[in-house]
Amino acid sequence: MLKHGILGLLNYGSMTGYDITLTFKNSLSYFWTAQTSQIYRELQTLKKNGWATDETVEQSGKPDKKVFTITESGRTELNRWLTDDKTEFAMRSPLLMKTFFRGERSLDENIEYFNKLHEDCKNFISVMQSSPSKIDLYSDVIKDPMKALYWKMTMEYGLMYEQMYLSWIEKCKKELEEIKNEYFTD
Amino acid sequence: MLKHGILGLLNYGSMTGYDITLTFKNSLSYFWTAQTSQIYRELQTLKKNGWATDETVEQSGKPDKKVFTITESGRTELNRWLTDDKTEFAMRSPLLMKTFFRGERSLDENIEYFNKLHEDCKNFISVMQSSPSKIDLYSDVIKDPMKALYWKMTMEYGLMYEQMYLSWIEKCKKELEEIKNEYFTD
DNA sequence: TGGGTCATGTAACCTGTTACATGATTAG
DNA sequence: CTAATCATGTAACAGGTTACATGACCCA
Repeated sequence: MLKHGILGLLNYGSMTGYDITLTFKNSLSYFWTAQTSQIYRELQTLKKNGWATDETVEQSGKPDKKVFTITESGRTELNRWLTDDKTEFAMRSPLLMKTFFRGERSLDENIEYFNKLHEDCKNFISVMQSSPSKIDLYSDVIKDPMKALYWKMTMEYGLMYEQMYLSWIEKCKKELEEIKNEYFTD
Repeated sequence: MLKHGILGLLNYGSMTGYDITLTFKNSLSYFWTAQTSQIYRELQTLKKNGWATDETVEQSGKPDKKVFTITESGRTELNRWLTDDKTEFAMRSPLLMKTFFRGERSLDENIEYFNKLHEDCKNFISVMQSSPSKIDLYSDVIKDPMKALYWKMTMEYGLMYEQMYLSWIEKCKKELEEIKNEYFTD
């Protein structure tokens, strides 16, 4: 999956591992994370598979850089992946896992738990929205407005997801608070 | 993470690897997946860490089974994990990754892509909702209504997530269809 | 007699995380 | 002079996926 993400970015233009790391943070990070170590490793795999080539470029006043370029075979692979129509809805949420087992802890502690989630979620949203149009930063990379459209769609997803998450947290919080009040008024 | 999920299930009562596999599918699968191979491997790790013990039980007409039981040290670990308050919102979505790069393909192909997603998503939802009260199946396992509450919360999350996903797909579909119509009426 | 359920895993591989390691330039 | 940015990675480990393997019972 990460392989294809990197391949997709290289398809917009040749990049170094460092460029990819930054671009990743500004675009794909809405729905995927990757450490630099992983990006450099995957770049080696792309090279080994013949999906990309690299070229060392000397720079004055900066360390040398290794620029990766997608090959024809890499483009073929990117399109093979895009048209392969298996739909994967499965997800993994560490937070939900914890919530599932919250019954082990006290009601008060769990109200506190959701309060903290609420705070953290609002922070997460404001960080995500702080740079309102990162797409514009890459307008030179993505010239085709039709390509930017799909980027915007994934950002839209991110927004909807965060809103949903926040209202779920609020709902849970309210539910626990009502239970607490019932105990006191009985 | 999976370790702690298994530990949480064992905390409801002693189980075999097979029991855990089934219970997993009926409960944690809303937000986590695991292969049997992984479950058996993690059980060995729990044992190695002293978080669970196992006992072989003979059965008539069925193969022997290995029943795992949580230890005191396992309960301590479960609670350590539950009260450890790092919040992890990061997610990974293979589907979003593909959507991001859809600009490579034609408009018509992408309308088809979202049509298929729409179908698949509706199917996924109906499968998820087909067994409306799996919790009842486990009422003997989870006697405490306060514990079932958190289970219900994660199910509620699943529902909200799926609804959100569906409306995102519909929104994207509509957007592409409008673009297509504009091209034809120009 | 053939498929489903019960019940256990191993081996190889791929992917992700954490920690470490280096070193130059530039802006405050 | 010190922190940030540019730029590259390696090593070890943890976690997840895929494929394979076995075997008995039960029901149609």
